[in-house]
Amino acid sequence: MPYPAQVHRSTLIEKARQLIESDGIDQLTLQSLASAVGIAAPSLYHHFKNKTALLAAVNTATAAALVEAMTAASDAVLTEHADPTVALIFMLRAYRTFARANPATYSMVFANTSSALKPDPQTAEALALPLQAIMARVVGAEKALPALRGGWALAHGFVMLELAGQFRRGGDLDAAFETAVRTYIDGLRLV
Amino acid sequence: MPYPAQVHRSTLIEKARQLIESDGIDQLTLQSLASAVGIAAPSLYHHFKNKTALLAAVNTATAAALVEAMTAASDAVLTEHADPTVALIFMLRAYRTFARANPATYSMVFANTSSALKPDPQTAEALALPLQAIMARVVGAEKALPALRGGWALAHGFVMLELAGQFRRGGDLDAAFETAVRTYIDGLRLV
DNA sequence: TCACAAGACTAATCGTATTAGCCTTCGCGG
DNA sequence: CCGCGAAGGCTAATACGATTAGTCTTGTGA
Repeated sequence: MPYPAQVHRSTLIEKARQLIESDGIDQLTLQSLASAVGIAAPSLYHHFKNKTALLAAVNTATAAALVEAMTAASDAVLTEHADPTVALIFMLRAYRTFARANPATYSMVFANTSSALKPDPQTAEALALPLQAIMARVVGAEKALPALRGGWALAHGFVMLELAGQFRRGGDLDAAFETAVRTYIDGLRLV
Repeated sequence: MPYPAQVHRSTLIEKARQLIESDGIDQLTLQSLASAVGIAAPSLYHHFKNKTALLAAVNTATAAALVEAMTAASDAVLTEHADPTVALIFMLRAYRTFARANPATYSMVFANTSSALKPDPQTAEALALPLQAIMARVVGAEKALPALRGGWALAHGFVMLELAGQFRRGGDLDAAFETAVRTYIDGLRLV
């Protein structure tokens, strides 16, 4: 059976993603991944240099999917005449929705352990672009960079704290997110 | 020599913290920690149930130190008549300073892998209190909870993205942080 | 047709967490 | 003053997961 590969790199990445989300990163062993796709663990080394490279590839895929989700949300709303702040809000909602749908892999992308796990630079770079494009429309190109950083920080921080269970005081987190985002946007408009 | 323990739990936690910051969490093995304090690896099981419990204890210590840093910053500024937004800004600066000084352990506290690694609930709870107290002064007790969440999210998100190297477009990150914080506070005042 | 690269397998190695079992010290009740 | 028992060390052994070595099979392209 060999030559026409039994599994492809993309299959492995996707299966790894699923296993991480369903069982947690600790449970993802090369053994468990390999048997999930019907091959032996050492065969994985034909597809990835090592486990770290596999995880980095998962992170790259996650980052790409996040960019995709944000872009789709914005495209669905943004037209020439639409208020760009509306598109910004939709994009940030999509961001949070993505993170909540993929908590384990989303968290991994921004985890700070070993640079070898980071998504490839180009994809990491692309993460900022959709948000920056909208920000440029909201506050103008000159102020877009700091505005982007604050907005991204707000969204990322909110979902990370939410996923980490740090918002234990209850209350409506959807509403809290909306409020936080609107508060920041209101602040942006003041200047 | 035994009975008067050669090492104490707090010594182990502190040494683990140092090793994590200096060499990275991947390099922290029970072996490396044990030999750093001059005992054998299995002896660590007299102090912690397992490695996970050790890391949870490190996270608890980190969280406590962060609370301490925030409280100190606020106390240094806050007097009856001082503008509470000034204290808020000082507190958030202290937050970021702490995270930058302890990047690896700070990141671990909020990492989302396995609930067994979380700091003990009481300490985790205490993380929010200093910020909430200030927020109550800034926006009133009723609105303090959502305001807190947004402000915390902003600070946490900013430092995580910064530590993860996601702000690769250069620029003055100190200034960007100040701007983001002020933008959010300005937004809070609008309501 | 046939050499060879890709991709799979099994067997073996190595590092790390964890367990088992043993030993020493010293605070305390008699 | 004696001796027990818990605390805290140690060494040896186990288990599991990553990784490497070496072998085998099969399409594909010359």
